[in-house]
Amino acid sequence: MNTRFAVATHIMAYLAHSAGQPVSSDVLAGSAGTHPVVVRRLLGTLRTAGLVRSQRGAGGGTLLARPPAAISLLDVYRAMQQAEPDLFQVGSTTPNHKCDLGRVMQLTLEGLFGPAIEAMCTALAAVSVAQLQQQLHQRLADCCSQSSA
Amino acid sequence: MNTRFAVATHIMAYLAHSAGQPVSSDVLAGSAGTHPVVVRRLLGTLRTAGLVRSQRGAGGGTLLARPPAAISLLDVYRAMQQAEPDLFQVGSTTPNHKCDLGRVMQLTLEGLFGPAIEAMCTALAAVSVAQLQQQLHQRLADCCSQSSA
DNA sequence: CAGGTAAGTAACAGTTTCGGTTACAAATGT
DNA sequence: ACATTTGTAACCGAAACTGTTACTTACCTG
Repeated sequence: MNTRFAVATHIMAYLAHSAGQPVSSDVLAGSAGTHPVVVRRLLGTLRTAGLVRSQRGAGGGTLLARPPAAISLLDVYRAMQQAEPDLFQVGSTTPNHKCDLGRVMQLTLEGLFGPAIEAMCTALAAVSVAQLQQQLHQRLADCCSQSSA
Repeated sequence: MNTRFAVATHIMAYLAHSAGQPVSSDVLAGSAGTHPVVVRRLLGTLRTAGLVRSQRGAGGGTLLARPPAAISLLDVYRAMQQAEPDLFQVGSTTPNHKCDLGRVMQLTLEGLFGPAIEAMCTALAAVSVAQLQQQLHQRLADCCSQSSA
């Protein structure tokens, strides 16, 4: 879940920016600095999650399936996760004891991380794609004056 | 940071359990279900962080450098991290634009994750190795009656 | 002093994961 | 038809991690 979430968020912000206009994977890849196929892979995941819609053929591309204010970063995060259920694996140690430390360790650590993960999810749920796009726009205006995206 | 933190925590709990008695890497590896050298690697990291002390030679082994109540899981977590500063990398996208979305995206995402990460650290800091060991002991008693560790 | 024990560490193999790339089929507008 | 763009499979190379072997160093004991 390292770069995928970042790139997916990048894509979502871009789609929110060009509201209604379908964007090609080439353009998105150019903006995110990766390969179009990688973008299409991520778009496939986002599409499965119901966050975007795509149109094939000439003049096609991808656009948001819902208004950006109705999509939270948690939605994006979850979409990226469900493709590969890493969430926040504490790590399986596979200890060989029948009932020794190891078996219980897993449960205990999960119990420990649970609240922390929930806090993170809450923070992500509080931000919509629209808000993110607005934040980015504002930061862009701050940092340099000639903006293009 | 997948299995290392789990195994390191396992080790710390074991060391807390056998208070004062040095434990060999063979025993620790047997309990954690891994190879002694792996354990020694982790112990090296923990030792660098000042959490454990080791004694070479016959009758040697490793023991906690501080009372288990004075070691938090955050200490362990940090020790494992500093060996490889992953903490919670949001992912570097390396977008090729001079001042486009990408540059600002990094900062914005970090700003978003910051509070969530802090919440996680707070949760980890609130639990000491002594508490963990006690929790494990209790769970062991619950789950099965014949305990050995 | 000799020998055994155990840590410290380097080096290497096997696996897995991930990102990038190529290639090709399917769909869609002009 | 034809160009464009998605959808998807397949493969490569790099990176990371775990496990393992091997060897050196240190320390205790008889």
